[in-house]
Amino acid sequence: MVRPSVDTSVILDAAAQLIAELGFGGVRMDAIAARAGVAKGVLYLRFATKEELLRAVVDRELVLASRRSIELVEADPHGGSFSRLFGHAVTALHSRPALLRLYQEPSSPLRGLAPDAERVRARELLGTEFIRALQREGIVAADLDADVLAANLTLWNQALAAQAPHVGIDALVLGMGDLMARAVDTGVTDTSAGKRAFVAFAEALISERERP
Amino acid sequence: MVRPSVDTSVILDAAAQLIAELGFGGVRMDAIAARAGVAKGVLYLRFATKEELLRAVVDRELVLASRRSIELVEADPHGGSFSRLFGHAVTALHSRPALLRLYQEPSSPLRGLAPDAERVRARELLGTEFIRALQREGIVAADLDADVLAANLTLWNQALAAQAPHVGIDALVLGMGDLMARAVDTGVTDTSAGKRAFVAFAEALISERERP
DNA sequence: AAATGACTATATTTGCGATTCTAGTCATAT
DNA sequence: ATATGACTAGAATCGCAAATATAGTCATTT
Repeated sequence: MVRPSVDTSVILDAAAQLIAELGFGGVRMDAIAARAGVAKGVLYLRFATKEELLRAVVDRELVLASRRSIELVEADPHGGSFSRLFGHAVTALHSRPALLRLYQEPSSPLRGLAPDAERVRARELLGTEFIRALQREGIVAADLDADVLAANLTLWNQALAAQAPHVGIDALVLGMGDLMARAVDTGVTDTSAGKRAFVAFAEALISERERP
Repeated sequence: MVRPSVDTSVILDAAAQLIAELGFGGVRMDAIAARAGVAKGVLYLRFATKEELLRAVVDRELVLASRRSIELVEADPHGGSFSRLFGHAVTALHSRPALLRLYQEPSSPLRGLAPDAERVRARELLGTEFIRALQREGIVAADLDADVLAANLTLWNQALAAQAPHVGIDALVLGMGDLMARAVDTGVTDTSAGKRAFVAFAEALISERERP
């Protein structure tokens, strides 16, 4: 038996690059193979279909973004406040350009991958639950409606991811974080509970998406 | 000389209805005439082209929305605070369904009407100026970056107008208004300066768009 | 003068065969 | 056992002519 010499991650790297450049609708299997420096046949030794490959890319990008968000939160002394958690999560998402493409395509042939209304709604419900948890910890102002806050932030996040605004994305994220700091953060000094809740949340997402 | 018996506003009403129902791309001159209960020829006695007619509709809808926003602000005892001004302006915009279509169409044949990047940017600059004015009046927290705040609110507003979210629009507007109340409003009790500034702003827009 | 609606010229859509592209295969090579 | 890349089948796109839809006109009517 000969050990496989082509690492799967080389393929996923190449695919993620091309998705970032061309969008999900524009990636070709030939191009992925060429970018990865392997023959097209290898792709089909690792993945049954194109869709499966792209799904693996999305999963891995989500994992990488989640890991990044954990890093950012852990490194920030006030990382457990809602405004910081929010800002770090958005920043982490934007650190993976391939993921942004999910928001930017008008619902291409690759239907299964784009976040349809249902998935967006599901994610929003997660957001609502997370906000409620932070309210129980005293991290988020208790008198805010978690549903509405989650829906509004989802709306804003989608709009941000979908376009390239003239004002820098970083400035927009910082500005929104500032609003959250004023409107949502409670005054509590110890936000370690928020950090813990967030890390647990992100790790759950990671283990759910990670390949076995 | 016979006085014209067909009032132009009947035509504009019919057109606005149809735009709300079908979008700008879906309106036909025949349909407008039928809905207005007049012959198609009348449309061309009042407007040189279809585009001119649609432009007149947009102008009038903007005027009506502006008038409505003034009403809402005037009727509200705290109407001069930023959070209320913001909420009332958004509510007034959403009271004219034809206007929302401007945000919902993927840039149809009627190019001239859709708010292209340039117009959106121009409107945003107006927003920035208005926020700065409110800051000078002590109505808006002075340490907020007006540029970034305006850009973020424009982003949110576009996203809200572009889709029909499952959470009621009213709830989203109220929720965002609440965030603004916490994050942007200063504590000042007398917000009449804000009211005045807003009304002047809206009236300028009205006289700019109103037919002579 | 004002309004009508049948009419026309033009733009848009449709149908469809020819052409091009690309996901997926597999005989061959390492 | 892995990897290769020429090859194929089917999908997507293109070109274009026929069919349809619609903005705008104008002779006629009120």
